[in-house]
Amino acid sequence: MQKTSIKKRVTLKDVANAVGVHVSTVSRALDPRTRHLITPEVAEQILKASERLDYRQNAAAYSLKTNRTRTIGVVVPDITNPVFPPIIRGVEDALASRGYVAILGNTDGDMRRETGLVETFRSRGVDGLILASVEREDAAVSKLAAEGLPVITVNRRVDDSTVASVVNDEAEGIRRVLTHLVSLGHRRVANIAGPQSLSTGAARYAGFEKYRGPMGLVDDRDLVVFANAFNEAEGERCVEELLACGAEFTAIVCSNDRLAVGAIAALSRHGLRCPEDVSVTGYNDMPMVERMQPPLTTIRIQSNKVGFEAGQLLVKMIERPPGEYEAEHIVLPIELIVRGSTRAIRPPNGRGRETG
Amino acid sequence: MQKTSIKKRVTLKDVANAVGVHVSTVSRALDPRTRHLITPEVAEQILKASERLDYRQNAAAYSLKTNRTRTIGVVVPDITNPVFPPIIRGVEDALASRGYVAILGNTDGDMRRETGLVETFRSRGVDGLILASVEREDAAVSKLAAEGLPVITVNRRVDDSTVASVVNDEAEGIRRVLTHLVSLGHRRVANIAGPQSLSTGAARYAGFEKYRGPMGLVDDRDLVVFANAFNEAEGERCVEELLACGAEFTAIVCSNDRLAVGAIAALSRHGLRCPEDVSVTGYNDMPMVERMQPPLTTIRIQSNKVGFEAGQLLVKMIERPPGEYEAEHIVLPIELIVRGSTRAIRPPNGRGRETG
DNA sequence: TTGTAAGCGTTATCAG
DNA sequence: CTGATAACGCTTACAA
Repeated sequence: MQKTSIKKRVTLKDVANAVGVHVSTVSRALDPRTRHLITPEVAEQILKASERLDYRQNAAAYSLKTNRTRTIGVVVPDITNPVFPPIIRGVEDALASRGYVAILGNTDGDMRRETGLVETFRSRGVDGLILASVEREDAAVSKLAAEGLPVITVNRRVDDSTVASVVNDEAEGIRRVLTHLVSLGHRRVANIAGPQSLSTGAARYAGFEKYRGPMGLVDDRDLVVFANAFNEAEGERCVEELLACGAEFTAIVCSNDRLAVGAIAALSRHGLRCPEDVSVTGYNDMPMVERMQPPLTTIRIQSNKVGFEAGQLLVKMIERPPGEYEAEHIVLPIELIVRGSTRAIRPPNGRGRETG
Repeated sequence: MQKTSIKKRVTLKDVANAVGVHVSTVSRALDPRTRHLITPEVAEQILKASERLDYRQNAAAYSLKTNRTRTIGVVVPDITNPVFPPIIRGVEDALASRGYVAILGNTDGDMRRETGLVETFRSRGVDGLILASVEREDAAVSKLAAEGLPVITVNRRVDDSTVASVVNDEAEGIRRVLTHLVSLGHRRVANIAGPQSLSTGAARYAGFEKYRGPMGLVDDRDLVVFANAFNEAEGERCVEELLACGAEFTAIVCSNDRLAVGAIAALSRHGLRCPEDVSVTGYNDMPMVERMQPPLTTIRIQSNKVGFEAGQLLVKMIERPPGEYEAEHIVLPIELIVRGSTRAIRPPNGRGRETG
């Protein structure tokens, strides 16, 4: 004859009453770290009773008392951008096994919204923060870290190296792309660089500048153009700009896949086929780019792992005795994925090969 | 000379001391719903002080006292599946403006993990739940709803109509697809149906069965094959099966885009081109399918709106005085997007046109 | 080994 | 209109 309709939640007190001990005993028995303080048989009984009564700790009370929420805030520009879900998934997988959960927020690239979200999350007492939305200059974030709140940036980093990060090996990615293109005979390689306010855009562009000389690529100002955002529309615009300058190139290295998608579309509008007339490369290997026409040659990043490592590291930071530790910076290896959007340049039609 | 390093959080008491009133007065002044109880000037002072001291409510204390967390749990099969991010985004947009946040969990289609997540979320005292992971038979979910916890299923629904839902007009989607195909002259139309344990798979299949007769399509058993999951691999397997039976068809209606992607790949392996030899349609219009070769004809669902409506409705349910209300069921309209994967059947090579 | 009691920051009830 | 006070459920010295 028990009421099943409006069930009040079972508390420690209920369990204590059921067993005939004090709440504090129950509390100790239920926490693995303090269980040893209790007589094994009593502990056993308590465990059983709490199971039977379906006791679940009240997270609010726990938080109020301990000042810990086992919740972390995750801020991304836009969860709808295919780059982020795998990262978020990785974070959640790492957190779940440790009893943490993530609350999520989108900034749409607006730094004011980032600030607002961080506020909201702090008000909710998150134990730490994972930020995929940071720009290179981000005083607010440095301050958070300085205040002792565990913070990690993923995919991107801030210039200030006091805030921990998990990122991809951007320079190596660009080096691989260039090596590949060079091996196909390309010498006039253009670059659609990403926003320089983001570490990804800056690092990839830096890689391009660093390697193109040594690899024997033509070093022409006109071959580089900067996108204002990592999206298809900017990819298109940049190709227009490249073409408008009259720059000559046989390949375009794009700072990410979405720019590449836009670039290919724009080329095609101008009657330039990919890869017959110009090879194009992307970066990230986001879902579906292998099904595009042509399938995109790109750099595969370990998105899931980026998130997972960040989640793990963050928990480590949270549970480490407070105080001084060096901010860790994890750099994950990448992989070159060769597909149909790159191919050897057409057989030299008379001008012969380069010097040397 | 203020310490900026280890700042303790400012509480109601701090504000009260600063202004020289009691905490309860501050509490009242800060809550818009009770602000009218206190003298305007005092309220003014309190607002100012709380601003100046950067007071933020302690969410844990609020929750402990009120039994409300302003947090809702969102459960999806896999955030990495492109169908879900827009829905989640919609949910978050609806919640954010109302001061709620979402915590997220992935089940990978495993019902036991769904149960586990719901447990975790309840333990954290979520005010409500949005589930994108439900199967048609889901006793656990019905029970939640019966216990009075606000629950909404999105994209899918459970058979038990006591749990609220926001879904797409599946039958209409299939009807549009079939109308389109018929207008192109197709009569032998196959169907790769989705899992029948999911409302989406079942409703789309039901639509196919309902309309194919009236529309004059050939009504052949062999033209229907069931996928065990909504993914590319199953799409491929189903085409193999279709081909193995020797079924003849000029078009395939797939229960979602991923099945269609797999189907096109498998057809191509058998030397059948899409759309020249067989037209293929998808469902969902997920990102990038317009860039595929061929671009996919599909049904566009209002993913973002599905999430937004669900978020809104859930908050309404949460804030409604507890008790009896009918579970709402919202059905959103869809849109047919015609692209390159469908075309008119080849000019009749002798057999002439159908009767009539 | 277990019980006692204080207190985390709020809101709500009840006086004044 | 405002203040005092209790209570939400839990953890943790401290006492026994």
